[in-house]
Amino acid sequence: MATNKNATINDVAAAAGVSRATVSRALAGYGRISKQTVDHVRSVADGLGYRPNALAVAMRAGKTKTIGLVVISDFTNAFFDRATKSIIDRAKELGFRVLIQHSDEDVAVERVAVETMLSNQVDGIILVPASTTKHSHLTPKKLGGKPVVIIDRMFDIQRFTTVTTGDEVAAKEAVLYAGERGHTNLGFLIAVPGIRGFTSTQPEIPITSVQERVDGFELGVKTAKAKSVWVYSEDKQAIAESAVETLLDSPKAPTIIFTSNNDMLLAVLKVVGERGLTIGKDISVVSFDDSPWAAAMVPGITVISRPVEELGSIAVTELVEAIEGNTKPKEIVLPASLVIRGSVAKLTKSK
Amino acid sequence: MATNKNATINDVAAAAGVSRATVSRALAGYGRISKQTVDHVRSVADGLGYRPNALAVAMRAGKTKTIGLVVISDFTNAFFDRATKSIIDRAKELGFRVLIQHSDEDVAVERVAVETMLSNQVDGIILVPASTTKHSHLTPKKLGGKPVVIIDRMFDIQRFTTVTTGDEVAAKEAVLYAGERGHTNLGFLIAVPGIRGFTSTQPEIPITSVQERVDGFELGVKTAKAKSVWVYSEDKQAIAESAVETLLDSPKAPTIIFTSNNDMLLAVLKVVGERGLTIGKDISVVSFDDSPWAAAMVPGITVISRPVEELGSIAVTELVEAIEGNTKPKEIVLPASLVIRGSVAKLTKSK
DNA sequence: GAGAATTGCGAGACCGTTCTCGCATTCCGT
DNA sequence: ACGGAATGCGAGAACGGTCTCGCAATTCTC
Repeated sequence: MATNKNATINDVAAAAGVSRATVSRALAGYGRISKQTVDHVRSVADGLGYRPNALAVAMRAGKTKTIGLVVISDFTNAFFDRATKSIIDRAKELGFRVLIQHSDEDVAVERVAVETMLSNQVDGIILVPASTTKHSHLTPKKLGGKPVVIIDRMFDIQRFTTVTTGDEVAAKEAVLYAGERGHTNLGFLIAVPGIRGFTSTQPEIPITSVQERVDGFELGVKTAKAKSVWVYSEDKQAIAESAVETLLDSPKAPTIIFTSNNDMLLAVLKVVGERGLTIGKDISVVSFDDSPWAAAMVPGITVISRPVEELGSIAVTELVEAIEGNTKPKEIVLPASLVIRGSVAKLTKSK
Repeated sequence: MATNKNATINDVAAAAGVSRATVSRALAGYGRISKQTVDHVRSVADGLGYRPNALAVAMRAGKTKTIGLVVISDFTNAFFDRATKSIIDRAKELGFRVLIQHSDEDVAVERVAVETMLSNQVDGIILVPASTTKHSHLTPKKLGGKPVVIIDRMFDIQRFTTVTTGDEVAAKEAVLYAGERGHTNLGFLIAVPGIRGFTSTQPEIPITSVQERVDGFELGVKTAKAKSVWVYSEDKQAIAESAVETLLDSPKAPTIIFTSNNDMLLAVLKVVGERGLTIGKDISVVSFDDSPWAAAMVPGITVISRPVEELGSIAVTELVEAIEGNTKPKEIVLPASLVIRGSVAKLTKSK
């Protein structure tokens, strides 16, 4: 005749012959209470399999020990999977749970995701903004004073703590490295969300992190006094592949291709492979973001690696700090670094 | 002088000059209420940016519209990232939120994860069990009658609805395909959680899905009357690589290697590449689980692809059905299929 | 041994909703 | 014009906890 509902504090109180208040004291271990009562209540509670209702606790306490995470993309993206994992783990360490929603790069979806989180009374939010300029749903009033930490990208306002990586510096470094290896004709494949197809004239880039990469690449090109070809592509495998084709077929064909993310890298690998070219010999590649498969390939892909786990972990730490005390917004920039493997050929003067 | 807290129903009631009950009726649209009052309350509520407290609603209603997801692994695993994404998306469609916890293949962690979910009053749980035999934390009593759907693996009890893939059939099919292509010396690299290092004698396999794959492979070997070499490895890159070395160096060196998951495939790629062998020519490979990079490589890797998104989506659908009505446990098996690319060489008799 | 201090515990308010019940008021029919 | 039905709304309980307050019983102090 086991009941199908979990025991409540009232059940425990009744079974132990004490009041709710006493049960609460016994289990939470505060206030004035005798040791015997504590033991007694504990054993009764265990017997009933009592577990406090987190909802009721949260309501009373006015906080849920939950943080909301709004990411733009699915986990198939090599950045967000790692970030999500590290955020969940760090949150767990600090006694917080994580509620996840995807915005799919759409501000409207992001808006309702944020509202869902707020209505679920999250104590704070970690957000990868879908847009640099649209943030009317993130006014202090709408947020009810709940803190927000922005990761990966930035806003054009500085109301929130941001945690990003120094992509510009690293992008430049990568280009200079290619220069040292003798490359003077450089190709760039940049993924730009929101555009259709691909183009060689620079479109509006709605994401600061991508803009940073472009800036860094350009800086490198200028410093190295190299020639460059650029293609900006929609973030879709088939289209990116066509973009790579045009890059390879351009008059001043590049000896190396820099890609702004992993998906673009895959497009390069595909096309280059189909043409029978060998990476690190016939053609060179450098990509943003490391991944297990980029490391396992032979030759390994030289990548600009961002400290993703650290980024996620710091974001949580900062958010929890903001939840618990009052802190001012900070701008935290983590260094990205070039991981040299074998995908950049050393060119002799001959070519 | 904006308040820093979100407006409650009391604030709306006061501002609109009506009772809480009337606000609730107006906003939820039930009961007897005049149209004017509805409009009035609505506009007042909008003005205050009122959003119902989901916690309070859940407490009152006795359900949270939240499902718990306990997966064993991080998202870097090619299966779980896709499964998680599809689960979140399907849940959203059905009006549910998702709370995620990782068990890291550890039953003790799984136990507390489940308890956390229950204490957060999730309406149901989707679980990838860390063990086939340990489920004492999943008795109907402990679950408080909350439904559970098991995915990817199975238990040795049939109390829950399970959604898995037919790995045995697909594994056999893959081996037979290799046979058709002329392979008679087959190598197998199986990842077994819980063991240390690697071994060529079959250890205890605690996971039904892995066991199924092994069974399917064995069946194929028997049917094709082929020779086979087996290595069972800890799920760690470096160790898997050593395992591949021994596989390649074994007396009856295989012309093809079957791997039980993506991580093992990476180890094969690494070692094979370092030895200067070409996939699909000098050595062949078939792996479980498809991934973007397996498809983008040249040659593409022939894989046994599981309908992961469908699996996640069905799991949610079944769970929600169980939450809303009473349903009996089912066993749902989705077919896995061989995706033929270019990683299996066609062997002539000569070799 | 009497008053003060301490101890142990219960009563009840409160968090933000929903929903039942019942009370006015208006509407209708005859 | 009067009784009953319909309409619109408010009072208050309930969900499951926490926590303050106060009261009774015990212990301490001199």
